[in-house]
Amino acid sequence: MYGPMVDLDPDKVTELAEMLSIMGEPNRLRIILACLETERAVGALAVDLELSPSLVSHHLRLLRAARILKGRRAGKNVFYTAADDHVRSMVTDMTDHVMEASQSDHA
Amino acid sequence: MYGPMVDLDPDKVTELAEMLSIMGEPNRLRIILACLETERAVGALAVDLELSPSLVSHHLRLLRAARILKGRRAGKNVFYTAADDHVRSMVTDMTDHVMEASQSDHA
DNA sequence: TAAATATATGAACAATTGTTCATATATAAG
DNA sequence: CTTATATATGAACAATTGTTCATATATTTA
Repeated sequence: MYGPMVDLDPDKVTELAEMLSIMGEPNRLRIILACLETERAVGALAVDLELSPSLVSHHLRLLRAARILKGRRAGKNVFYTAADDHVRSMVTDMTDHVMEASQSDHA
Repeated sequence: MYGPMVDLDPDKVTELAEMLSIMGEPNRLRIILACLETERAVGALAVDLELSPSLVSHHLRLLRAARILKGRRAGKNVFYTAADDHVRSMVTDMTDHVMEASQSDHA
């Protein structure tokens, strides 16, 4: 048995939905995972994920706005990483869950 | 410091992205939360969430396909709830995170 | 200052997706 | 068997969203 009931206030539901839908886009999720534990420059992300720098930048703008990632400029580069440890642990929890799920996959 | 690196295999990334984008639609998230801990019939969900039964049913089909919710027919009704405890704990973790986030909101 | 590199932005386009409406199926009751 | 209620489904439409391309801004180096 888990908690007695899930009664999250409407604003929080909206907030969570926004965060999930932003994280739910495959390229964005790959960007998040790529710079979750280490800082990554825009260009490096583009090369590694085989996406155009423009597309990466557009996605990064959303991720920044949602306070999922943060950017730090160093010369001509801007390095991105998780906005805070809270985001890091939330994403880590999710990846843990998908890995667990595949273990006990009785399908 | 969290884990040393996030290197989730591509299939798992796709799987996680799908799950997140399905959960990220506001009405679907409300449906999930409404029947996470307790079974709810389609009609009851429609009334409570102020959505048409048809729309609820369409969303439920996706949630079923993604193995997030499962349905059980009892007479004319079909009762939905979380597909398993794994889903329940994953969603609970997420709601916990948004609640924590608002506490330490230094914005 | 001019050229080169890295990133960001806006508009246009393409693709996906949420919603509605009409209709179909399932179960129960008259 | 017919009617009523609950849920599901398919097609059409509307809205949102991901991507591309051209261009702008920022920073460094010649």
